[in-house]
Amino acid sequence: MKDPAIFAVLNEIGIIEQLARNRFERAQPDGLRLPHFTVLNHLVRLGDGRTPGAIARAFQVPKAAMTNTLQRLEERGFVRLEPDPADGRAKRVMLTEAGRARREAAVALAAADLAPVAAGLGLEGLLPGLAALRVALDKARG
Amino acid sequence: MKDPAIFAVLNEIGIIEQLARNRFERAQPDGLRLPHFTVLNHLVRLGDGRTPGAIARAFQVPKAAMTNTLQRLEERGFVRLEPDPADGRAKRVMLTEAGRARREAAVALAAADLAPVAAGLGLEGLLPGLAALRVALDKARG
DNA sequence: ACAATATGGTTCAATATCGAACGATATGCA
DNA sequence: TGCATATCGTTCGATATTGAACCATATTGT
Repeated sequence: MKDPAIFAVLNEIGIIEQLARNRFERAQPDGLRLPHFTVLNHLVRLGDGRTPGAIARAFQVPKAAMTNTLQRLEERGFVRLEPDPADGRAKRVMLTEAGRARREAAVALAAADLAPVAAGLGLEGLLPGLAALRVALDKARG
Repeated sequence: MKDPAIFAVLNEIGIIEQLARNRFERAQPDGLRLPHFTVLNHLVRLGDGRTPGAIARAFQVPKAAMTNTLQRLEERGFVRLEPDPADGRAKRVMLTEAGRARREAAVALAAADLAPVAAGLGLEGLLPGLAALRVALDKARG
């Protein structure tokens, strides 16, 4: 009685995510956590000025968790929270120069740590399939 | 300035893991969490009678977290913790029939939920590459 | 205009997770 | 044997994460 392919794939992905998260966090000198980095990364890649709620939805994470993460990022000076001029309820998350620099540093540290491990595995070949799965899962959440 | 391939791959994997975890946990009727399931799955696939520490190391998770997870599984009657006859410090984690049944049910529920999403994506093709990455990461942890 | 409802973000209590310290038992070595 | 050290699992305090309740502001419908 064999489990379906999706199961085997997600099992591997779960293990890889766990190992990669540990490796990433250990590679950071100042206790920067993966959630913090992912938010910085998101802002760098897709642009800042987004609302906390929009970021929370993008990562499928509760609003309360994003409130916490953004407070930590603000304490560290990596983002600023400004009031939304158009909507009195909302805020806008602005990336600071320090935040952008910290994201680049994190990428460099993680890449230096992971590059030897990933060398010669032909990972580019995985990207289309992974992207297709990600899109399918993303589309399926109602 | 492009990030290396390993980065893009791990980014996709992180998103997929997040979406899949949410989907998995929402599909379970009794609040069974992914950590609980992964332990049950581990015991079913590799055999029970292991020590808590060995399981914690296998998942690269602190011992304290495993203590908690195993206590929850024991409360639910899915595992039993027996003293190790050969080592007075150690315990052995035994899978109960209810635990084995719950694992099968979880697989069935998750598969039913995920199969439509994953249909026609050719996921089998991803398995060798993912396994290679998992092995490389696993080997690289000191 | 105004009441009903929806939305954005925070606060709150409960639970999970983490690293460190701890008591108990094993092992290594003089 | 006896003492130092290592290992096993738990407990502890600090932090993260969650869903629910909450306040403030927007939007909708009449």
